[in-house]
Parts: sequence; C-alpha cells; structure tokens
Amino acid sequence: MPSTRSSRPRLADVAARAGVSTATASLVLRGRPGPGRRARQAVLDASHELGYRADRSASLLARRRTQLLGVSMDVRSPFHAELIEEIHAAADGLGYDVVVSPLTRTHDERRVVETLLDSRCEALLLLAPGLSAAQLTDLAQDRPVVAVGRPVTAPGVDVVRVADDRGVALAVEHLVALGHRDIAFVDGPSGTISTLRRSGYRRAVRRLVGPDAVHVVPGGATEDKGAAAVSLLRGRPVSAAIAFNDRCALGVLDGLRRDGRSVPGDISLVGYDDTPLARLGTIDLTSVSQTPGEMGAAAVRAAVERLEGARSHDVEVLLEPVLVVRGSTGPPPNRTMP
Amino acid sequence: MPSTRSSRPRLADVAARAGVSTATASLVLRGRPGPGRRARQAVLDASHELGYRADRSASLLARRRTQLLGVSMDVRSPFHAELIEEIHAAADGLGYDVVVSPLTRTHDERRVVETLLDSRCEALLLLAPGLSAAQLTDLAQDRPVVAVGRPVTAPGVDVVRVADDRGVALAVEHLVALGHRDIAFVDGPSGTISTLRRSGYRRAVRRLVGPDAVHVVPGGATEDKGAAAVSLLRGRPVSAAIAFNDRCALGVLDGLRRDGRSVPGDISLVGYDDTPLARLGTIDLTSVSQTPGEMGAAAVRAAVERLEGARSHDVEVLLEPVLVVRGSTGPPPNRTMP
DNA sequence: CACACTTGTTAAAGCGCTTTAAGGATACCC
DNA sequence: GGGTATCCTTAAAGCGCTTTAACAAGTGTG
Repeated sequence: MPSTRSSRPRLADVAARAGVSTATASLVLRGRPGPGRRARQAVLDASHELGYRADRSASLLARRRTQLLGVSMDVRSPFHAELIEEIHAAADGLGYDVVVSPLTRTHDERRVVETLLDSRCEALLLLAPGLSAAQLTDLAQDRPVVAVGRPVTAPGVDVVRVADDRGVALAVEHLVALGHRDIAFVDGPSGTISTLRRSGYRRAVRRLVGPDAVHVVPGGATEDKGAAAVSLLRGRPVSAAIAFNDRCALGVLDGLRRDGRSVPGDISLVGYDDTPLARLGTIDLTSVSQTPGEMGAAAVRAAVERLEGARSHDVEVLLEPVLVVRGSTGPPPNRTMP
Repeated sequence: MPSTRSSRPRLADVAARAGVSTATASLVLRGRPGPGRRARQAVLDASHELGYRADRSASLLARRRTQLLGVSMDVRSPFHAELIEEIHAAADGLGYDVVVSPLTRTHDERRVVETLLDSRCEALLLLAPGLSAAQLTDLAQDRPVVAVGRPVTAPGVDVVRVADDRGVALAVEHLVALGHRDIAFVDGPSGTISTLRRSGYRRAVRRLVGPDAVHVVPGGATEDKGAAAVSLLRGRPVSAAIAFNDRCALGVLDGLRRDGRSVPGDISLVGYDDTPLARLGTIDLTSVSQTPGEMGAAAVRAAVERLEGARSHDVEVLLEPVLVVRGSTGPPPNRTMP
C-alpha cells in the first residue's frame, strides 16, 4: 500500500510505482550492480517522478558501514571554516559524508564528541582538539581519531599538522633574500606552538645571518600584545619583524604606524596563519599559510586509510607551510635591491 | 543475548543487565513516567556501568517526532557563527536538537537543504538564504521554514531580521547627542539592505538635524570601497561618518588615518554588524549590533511555534538593533560637550 | 531433455530504538 | 473472597531502509 500520509515518499512507494521490489529499488538507487536495464530505468523514473529521497536515519541504521566522518570545529575560527570546506570536498571525493558539530558555549568538546558518536560516524577528525592525550587515546580505542593542527602525542591517534618551525624559517628566508639582516621575532604565548616557531626562527637566523642576530621579544597571541611589543623593538636596529600570528602582527602594525614608522618602508612585517584578516586590502600582510587544502585532504586520507584497513600504525603527517607574500614586506630602508 | 561484538552497548544490553525489558529501559532513559523507583535505578546504574549511549539514527527512526531543527550556514561568516551558537542554546532550552550543514564550495544551498531534510529535521532555519522566494515558499509547503537575516517576502515563510533603518537611526542619534551635525553616510552595494539603511539614515538626519544635512556618498561592502569613499568625504565639512558595514568602515578608517586625520579626534566613525573586527583593540569601532542572541532565539521560537501548532500564519519578527559604543566616536572637534 | 550456470529478482530478516496495547501484581473495598 | 481500580512491566509491532539467501527464468552443455 502506498503511504497515504502527506509525508515524503518511501522507498516502497518508488518500488510499487516501478513495479519492482524494494530490494531492487534500493539496489538501483545506490548504483549497485544486479538489476537489469528495464528495472533500473523504471526505478529511476519512478523515483524522479515522486521526488524520492532516501531517509538518512533509516539508511544509516540498516547499513553496516555509515561512511560518515565526524568533525568537531570551533565555529568562531575562520581557519576551521576553511578546513571544513576542504575536508568536505576531500571526503566527497572518497565517497564519505561529513557530519560537523560545532563547539559552542553550550556544547563543549566532550559533548560534541558524544553527539558525533551518536550519529554513528566511523572516524573522528578533531580540529585543534583540547582533549588530553589520554582522552584522545581512549577515544581512539574504538575508532580512528585524527588530531588536526595540534601537535599531540597520543598513542593510537593520527596527527596532521604543519611544520611550525619550517613556516617561520620560510619567513626568515624571504626577508633575508630581500636584504634584511636585523630581523626580530615577536614571540607568542607559552606553549608547544610558540616553542616550535621560536626555535624555527632561531635556527634560520643563526644559519642565514649569524648567531648574534637572534632577537626575540615577548609578545602574545593578540593585538594588544603585539602593540605592546613595538616599544621593545626600538632597543636595537630592526628592519623586519616576524610575529607569532596574524593578530599579533596586526598589533605590531598598528603600533608601528602610531610611531610614525611605515610598513614596509621603514620596517617589514610577516604574520602567521594567513587569516582573512591578513588579506584585507588595508592590512595586506605577508603571512605563512597552514595550507588548509592540504591539511583537510591529509586528515581525511588518514581517517580513511585506517577505516579501510590500509594502515594500522599511527602516523604524523607533517605538512610544509607556504609563505604568502603581500605588501607588508619589502627591501630594508637605505638599501637598493641587488 | 548480550551483543558479543566489541561495538558499543545496545539498549538490550542495558535492559538485560538491569533485569528489565527494553521498553522499560527506554522509558527510564528518556525520563518518561511509568517505571517505578526500583526499575529506574537499576536501568540508570546499568546504563552508567556500560557507558551506554543511544544510537541516534535508531532513535530518530523509531520516534515520531525527531525534534530536530536543520540550520544552514555560511561557514565563513563570523556572524553566522554567533547565530549558530545562539540557535543551539535556544533550541536546547526548548528540547530540540540542531543539525547544522555548512555551505561550502562543494555544497551549495540546494544540496545543503537536501542534506538537512535527509536527516529528518522538522524545520529549516536558513541563515541569509540565497534561494528565491518561490523556492522558499515551495520548501515551506512541507515544513516550517524560517529565513533569518534576510528581508524576503515568501508566503509560508517566517522571517526574523533586524530593523536596518532603525540601526542606522541609532547611530545618527548617538552622533547627534555627541554634538555632531555634519554626518555623512557611506553607502553600501545596491540591494534591499543598503536601501533600508540609507533611508534610515535619511530620515533620522532630516528629523534631527535638518533636510539639508543629508550627505550620502557611494561606498560598498568592502574595505577598498570604504577607503575610496574617503576622498569624497572632503567636499563638505564632515565631523562624523556612518559606514554601510564594518568592513567598509575599516576602509574609511584606514583612509582617514592615511590622510592624517584622527578618529575620533577629527572625525567620528560608526560601523554596522558589530563584527569581531570591530572589537579588535586597534580598531575599536562603534558599531550597530544585529543582536545575534535575540535573532537566534526568535528564529528557534518561530520554528517551534509552527511545529507545535501554536501558529499557522506567517510572521515577520523585526528586532531592534543595538548600538555598541566604542572608541571610534566622540564629540566633534572645536566644541565642548554641553 | 536433464544438468549445471548465469542473471535478474524478491521475500524476509534484520539495524537499534520507540510505542502501544495487553498482561500481572498489588492493594483496596464491599 | 470476588471485583475493580492502580501501578508496573513487557511482548510485539513498527520506523524506512539494506542485505542475504533463495528462487525463477533463461543459456548453454553433454
């Protein structure tokens, strides 16, 4: 009996209209081999005429595999937004679907993970997870877990991140190539990431300029910390600065301008993260990109490899950052380009 | 038989362990009346010991109502991010759950809506939908549809938005109260929203200053348009400007500073949207907020009213904007506060 | 023409939960 | 002690789809 309710058509309705069983209809609609030309066409027509769409809950429930990847994200982060796009696209290409659950005031990471698991996803991609290594390992007991963008050592958990030290080194190389020799680093907040970036800076400057050229000033992750760092930049002749991230760089930029120093005329400036902020016409900041495209693809790949049994050992995917050159860097003053 | 698979525990496992039927277990776990103290406690204990979590697909499938609200969002928009937070919180409070599907390069609005419908959500909250009025009306045939933040006239569709003209009027009132009389409006791109904001400006200025004080200069929605508008501001003595939105305001701000004019010393500036950008320490822009908290709550309320049969006619919820005063506005130069 | 093979199709058994109608206790009253 | 109202509890029937195993029907063989 075709459903008389005004609700959406059921698979049974399509099958009835096509004059076949629901089994055949199901096979056809998912492009599985089996049904012959006649049946196939009939089902397709019927489905189209009825405007049929499979009920996802029912499919998921009946299917062994769900082919669903659960992604947690900080809904406020533009970087996560970019990652989501890329993850979506990459998953699509591999026949997986994505369910995202945003971290909000009312839904902390634990709750988000639960929501994700409740929707039967087969793997978890956690963007910059705040969970402890132990919690992550625990989660990874029952399904693949990929930590994206956070350097964490948790057995069983795959990690996809960008080489922070290499990113800062790129910035140094760029500035040195422009002729700079007095390059300062405005440090970030204490933590793994700052440490990696700072040591990347140290090593690159030592190598390319000399051991005495290292000049790290305290800063932070926000504009005000960057602005505050500007006064510390006066102690030594500095023709360029690399900031911990774009927000910090923005503070530095603003502080410099208030001081009457022009960027990049008097001083060149490099940020980190390549946020939309950096791309704004009025800011136009040279910045190090974490290549969200690569990260998203790598994260999906890591999860799918595990799911399809192609790998059972942990992996850490270390991606190469890319320097995006914009208007905030140029040759140092009192010098001409070679 | 308790499931021997290593998978998560089933309801049947909990029931078995508690020594009751799955029916009782289900009732207890959803806090429904019926089961007595003993059974209740036994189920709760068993569930806890097993770490049981209900499978969402199965619940949804079995339940009549899904109590699910589908939300589409532009994953890049910080404003949408705020809305999502608020919607989530509001829905939570009314016993509804939210499934969000982000608009991305690979998933346009049509596809997002389909995804949402496939997950059995009972109503659609579309943030700034791009669909035509006809398409929206069509969707609203089968379920409540709420258009959030876009003024659209589509029969059957509820609309929740902020009164754009009132927002600009607030800005004018604030500036006039500070003593300004020469207030320019940097216009936005052509469209409904610009029209509303512009006319709000016109009416407020006519009323509070005089018919000749109206001064609209062409602008746009982005920084470069704002910066370009600065030169047009020189023709007339202007002590304050209201920009179409924050991004445009940012351009104006930058242009003014380049001209050597200080904000708010020489000229006061007001933006629109109260984006995180406006809150940055170095920008500190007075701006009109669209009150995402109110919008989210109103949108959820609109959907739930329809779902629970409390209303069957269309409704347009027009919210009052709020002016957030920051450092970019002050008294005009050569004047003392009264 | 009986035999094994394909190939196309379907009946029926779930997936894990909710819900309804019916069944068992228990207690209370006349 | 039988009747009945009150509580708890549960068996069983789905929710809409997928999948497996079995079954027709058609194709060649010996």
